[in-house]
Amino acid sequence: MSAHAYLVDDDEAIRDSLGWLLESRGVTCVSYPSAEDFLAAWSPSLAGCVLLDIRMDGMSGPELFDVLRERGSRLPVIFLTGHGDVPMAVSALKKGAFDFVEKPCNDNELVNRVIEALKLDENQRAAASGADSVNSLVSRLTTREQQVMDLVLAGKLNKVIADELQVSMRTVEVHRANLFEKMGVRTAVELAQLLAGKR
Amino acid sequence: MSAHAYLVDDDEAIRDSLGWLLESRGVTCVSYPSAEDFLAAWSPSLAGCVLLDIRMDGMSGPELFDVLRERGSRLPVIFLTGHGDVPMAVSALKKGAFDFVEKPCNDNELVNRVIEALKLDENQRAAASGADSVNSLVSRLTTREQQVMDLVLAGKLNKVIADELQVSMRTVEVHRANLFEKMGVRTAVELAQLLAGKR
DNA sequence: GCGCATATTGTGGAAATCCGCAATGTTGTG
DNA sequence: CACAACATTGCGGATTTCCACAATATGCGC
Repeated sequence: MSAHAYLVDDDEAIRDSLGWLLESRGVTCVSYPSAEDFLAAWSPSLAGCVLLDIRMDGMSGPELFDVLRERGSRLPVIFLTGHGDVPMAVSALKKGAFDFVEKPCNDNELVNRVIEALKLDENQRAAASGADSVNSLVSRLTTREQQVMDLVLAGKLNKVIADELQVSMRTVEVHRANLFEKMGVRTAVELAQLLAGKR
Repeated sequence: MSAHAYLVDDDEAIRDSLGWLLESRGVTCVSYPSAEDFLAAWSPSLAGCVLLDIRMDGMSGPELFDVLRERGSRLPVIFLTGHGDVPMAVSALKKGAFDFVEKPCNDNELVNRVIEALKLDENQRAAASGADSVNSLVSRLTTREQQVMDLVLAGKLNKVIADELQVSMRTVEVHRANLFEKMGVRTAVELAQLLAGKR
């Protein structure tokens, strides 16, 4: 399951030439003749980047892009167009497209963009896996443990937490110890560091 | 020192009409006939956003934009152009321009963009001032206190910190209490929260 | 030298946390 | 119903933190 460049274009000649270009530079490619075909093959775990033609039969490039974003994909998308107009480029980039290039374009430039996009995706996935692992840890906590954790993270003493939750201090201590164990930390500070930014 | 929209365009007619449009919607404006004039008036504390013409005598819009970014400004910039081309728009947006619109354009749209840009700038400044205030707090700590703080944030016990710094536990306790005082927190967790993200 | 900030250490007690051992009640599933 | 998971509480002791009171030493500016 390595990263590939996904070519989505209804023009077979372009798919072939772009595919050959990228492959020759060491970028593995998978081609799709339509947005629908790519969408059918897509899954959240697909890694890499997308080279997406603007105008296609059926679903257009921008439409596919919107669908991918709606489905939570952060796959870098490079739009390709032979008849670009400024508002479309602006719209695409403001929505988070990685790049927007006009055909024909400089081969070297394009390959460089693709490589940058692949690198971005890799970094994003690394960051996301960090957040995910934290979330999965948190999700393994019981309701009570999460409540206690929130109060611990608010810097409150066990005594105060016990009072707010209307339980004994001992109970809080137990939950606290259990959640520390589950979160794999030894102190409240480590917990705060672990959750810094996420959640 | 409130936020304004700064109009930079060498066409007086456009400065006037845009200025009137924005003022009529409650956005105060200041106009400059050239990039050089704006740059002369610019300071890091200037708040608001910039409406910047692409093609001007002397320094061009993109050139001014680059200079501002080099000087550390994060002022949102909306590019205005009567003869836009796609690569220029792509380049501007990828460099961090807020928007790129072609003249003539829909008045409502433009005003909305300006208002969004002003809001973005305000948010950015609020976030930055937060980071600054934290940094200024940290800078008031003595060397030793910062060392202790680092180790505290690493979740280490006073005993361990004392060992690593080759001093007595009591000394660590003193530094710890002093730095908590200076940072305005009561617990290590609050300290971690305060510094989450920054530094 | 004097004053001030900083760094250092000690004593001792109050407060809080950490933890093993033990037990009870509730809830949901097979 | 038996079993497992969760929530709850108490006891007692070890460890740690918090803090007031007190003292010594170093370096820097006036």
